[in-house]
Amino acid sequence: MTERPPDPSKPRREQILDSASRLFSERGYHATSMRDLAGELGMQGGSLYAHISGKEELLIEIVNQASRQFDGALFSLRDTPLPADQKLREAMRRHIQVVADNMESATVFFHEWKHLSPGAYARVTGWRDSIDAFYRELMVQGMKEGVFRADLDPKMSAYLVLSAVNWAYTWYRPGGALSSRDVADSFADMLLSGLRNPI
Amino acid sequence: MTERPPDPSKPRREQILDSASRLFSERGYHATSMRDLAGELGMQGGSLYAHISGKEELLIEIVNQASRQFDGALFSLRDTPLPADQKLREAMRRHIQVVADNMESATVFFHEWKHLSPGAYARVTGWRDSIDAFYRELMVQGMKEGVFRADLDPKMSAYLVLSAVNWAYTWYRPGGALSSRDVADSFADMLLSGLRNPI
DNA sequence: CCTACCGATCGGTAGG
DNA sequence: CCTACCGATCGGTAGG
Repeated sequence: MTERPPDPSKPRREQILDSASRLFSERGYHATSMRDLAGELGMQGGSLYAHISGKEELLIEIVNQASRQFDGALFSLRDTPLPADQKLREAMRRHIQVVADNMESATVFFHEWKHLSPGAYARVTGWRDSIDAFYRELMVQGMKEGVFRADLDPKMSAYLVLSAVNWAYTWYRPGGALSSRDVADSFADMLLSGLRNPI
Repeated sequence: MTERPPDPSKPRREQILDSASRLFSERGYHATSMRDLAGELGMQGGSLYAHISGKEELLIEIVNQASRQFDGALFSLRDTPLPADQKLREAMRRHIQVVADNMESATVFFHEWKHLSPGAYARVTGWRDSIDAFYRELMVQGMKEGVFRADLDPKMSAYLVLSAVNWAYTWYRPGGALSSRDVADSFADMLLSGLRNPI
């Protein structure tokens, strides 16, 4: 699809990971051959193995990088003394920013993690659970504070928020009219206040 | 993952499509070999080609079936004389029901449509645009009626609704405690009224 | 629907 | 980082 030469200021290994993110996100992990990847970098297929141990290492690295980005963005918020509605807005801003700034690895993360071998697979499901837990606890906090409706189901409201922030990887276009913050604030406004006219 | 023998009451071709939906959704299109698929049906790899013309035909068929299900569920609502909030709730019920009743083909639809060849690819993007348009028009209708807030952005509110109903393919478990209608009503309640405590 | 096979391509390695 | 190669597997076909 998009031509994009490797960034010459980066170490070879990072160039490989960048190209792999792009190809895996566009074509999928299994539909990308090591020769395709090498071709992007002006190498022969076998030469890649001077820098990496194998194809799956690339997938693991991309998925782990994405996980760490989400972790880093969200978990520092856990103990921040903000009212739950403001904390939710801030979490959504950060979450969508990670997606928007890493569209390719986010796409790989959401689509290809099932192809990981058992160890890496288990780490991803554990990570997913911890993100779920973060949003559920946030909902519970808000209900206790009286900021959120008392009749909410924390599980369902967390799913709703996660749907909004995660699904962005399918439609958001970096460099377009909307910044990731615009998107997050728009979604947060609608989620907090509702679509229905209160009048 | 899950063992599941073919349904002997169905024609062979439908058995093949059922097994393909399951394997493509679990392992991905490119990671599923025709021999894997044949093995599920107790056949040899080459025998599949007595029933189908090729691997891509299976993907096209699965994706088209999913598209038709969404179309059939939603477009009859277009000219139904319901207030926009009720229409939105009903659209979400139907949309999530299609996802819930077709988890496997919905997963294939969302993950593998990029691997279609140009003709089928273009049909899918066209279909996606028409679903987007459906929800945007619904939002505009509701704003005109005064049922929805006047300051909404139809595009963003349509994305928010689509996020909720589509993302369900990643977490919903048919046969669990929640029916697809429970999910849709819970999401519709939260989206219409908001998470924030109005008191 | 099976057997036997086709050319192409896969991920990865040896040796330089 | 290249050349040359490995065994394995791919989607698909011919002939029965």
